[in-house]
Amino acid sequence: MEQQNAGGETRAGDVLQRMRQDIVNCVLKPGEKLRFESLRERYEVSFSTLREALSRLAAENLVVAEGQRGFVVAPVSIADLNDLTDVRVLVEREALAKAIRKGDDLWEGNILSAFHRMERLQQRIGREYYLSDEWSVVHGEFHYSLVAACGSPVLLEMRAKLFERAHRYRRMSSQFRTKWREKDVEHKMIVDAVMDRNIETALSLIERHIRETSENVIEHAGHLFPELTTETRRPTKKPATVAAE
Amino acid sequence: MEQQNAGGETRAGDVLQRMRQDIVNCVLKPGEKLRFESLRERYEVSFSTLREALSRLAAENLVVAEGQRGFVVAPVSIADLNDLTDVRVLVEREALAKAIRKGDDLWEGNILSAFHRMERLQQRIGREYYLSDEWSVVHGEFHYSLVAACGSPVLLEMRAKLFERAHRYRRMSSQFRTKWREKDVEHKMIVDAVMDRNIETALSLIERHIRETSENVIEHAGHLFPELTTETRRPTKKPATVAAE
DNA sequence: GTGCAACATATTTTCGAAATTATAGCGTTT
DNA sequence: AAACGCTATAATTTCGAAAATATGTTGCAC
Repeated sequence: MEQQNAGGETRAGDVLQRMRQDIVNCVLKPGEKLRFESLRERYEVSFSTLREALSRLAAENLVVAEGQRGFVVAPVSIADLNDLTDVRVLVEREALAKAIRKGDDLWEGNILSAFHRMERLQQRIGREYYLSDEWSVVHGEFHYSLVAACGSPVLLEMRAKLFERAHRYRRMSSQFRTKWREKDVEHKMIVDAVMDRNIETALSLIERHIRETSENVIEHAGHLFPELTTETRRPTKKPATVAAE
Repeated sequence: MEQQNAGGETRAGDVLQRMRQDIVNCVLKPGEKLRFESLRERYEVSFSTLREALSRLAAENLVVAEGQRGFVVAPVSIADLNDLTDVRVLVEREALAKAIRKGDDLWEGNILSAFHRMERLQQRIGREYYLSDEWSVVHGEFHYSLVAACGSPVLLEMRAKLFERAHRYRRMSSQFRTKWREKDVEHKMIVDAVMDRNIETALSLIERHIRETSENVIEHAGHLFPELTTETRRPTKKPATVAAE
């Protein structure tokens, strides 16, 4: 074999990451059928390796596995976004509260560092900074830095998965949105509240931040969602007589 | 191929389920190395299929994938159990509150049905009913029925995964425990509070139920946990100089 | 024309061999 | 002895062909 994976990662893990990026960035579009032949070409791996990556993505709810009929990029819907938003509020609030209680000096420093990098990036790229991949990274790191000290690995991991799923929605709307400066001042306010260790204020701010972002997505990209479209999926053999389980 | 999977499931999905059961029931013990050759023999599938199942279990935190050194059953620890318990309280409370607000008659009926089956099973098996596999199923269905009407698929799915992880701990201690009648009256009290739509009481009861179960696990099985044992894992090449990510 | 069976094609899923990587054993040197 | 390099062995990871399944098409009866 000529080229092998660079880091200590496994090849399937590599593909997993690349595919995750492609999904949350909507290169692979919601609802799109994922045919093995084209994926094999795109990522240059074999069937089994692809299958492994797809399985893990299915466990993360970024793709759905349909019986023996292959895989599909997880569809989007307003209902799903609203649900996701509510759960995210629950989890982020809890994580942030714990972090403020337990965070130390290093935690504070990392927040300021991430915030600084976020501001610098805006200045450097200007105007449409939020369309760049670099922005996604540094913005994600900022929000992570806020809750990093919460001391709960289980909570942090759930949060990370929810954040990724929500990022896909943000990305869908980013090309249509205009009023981004507001988000910037919100970020600043959150940092201030956190530094003051003002839990009540910080939680309210982060909740509003999440909910308003979600509302913005619906406002600007809601028209892309296949909400009321008549059932497009082929009916399954058995009419889904699933009991309460 | 002679025998194929029974239902509409895929073969890898089959193995996934069987393996999940074996892990939460501690047939595959915490920390145990999962060698492909023996697994292949046990589950009668090929390497790639196994790999797919293992990958999904890794995404569920029931096994951990170690670079290119294979898979290991996720280890247990008191810290992990406590963490898990806290997050479970957060999630179950939220789900139960929503269910009580939104639940309809069918939901109430399903709760009574599940509770009834749970009681009958005790009467039928008697004494050490809680050691049977059937108990695990009906007990799980009861707790699910309480929150089934919460209306949030995202929350329900998170809850399901946390429940499974916690079940592994319960199972570890079940052989040592004695005072089970207390749990039975707790279940009854929860049902009553839920039927009265008394949110405050129901949330307090479910929280206490979860926390006390967790404490019982630590009391009776804590001695099995490799908490203070000196690092048994072989040191990785790089001394893990991971930054804040 | 509609429904339906039988065949042909396309796609997914599984398998075990082959390549890659880690681990253990052994001799040599300091 | 401990540390290092080397080889041999054992394990995992990847691959693409082959089996199983789903999908599409044609022909025939009604």
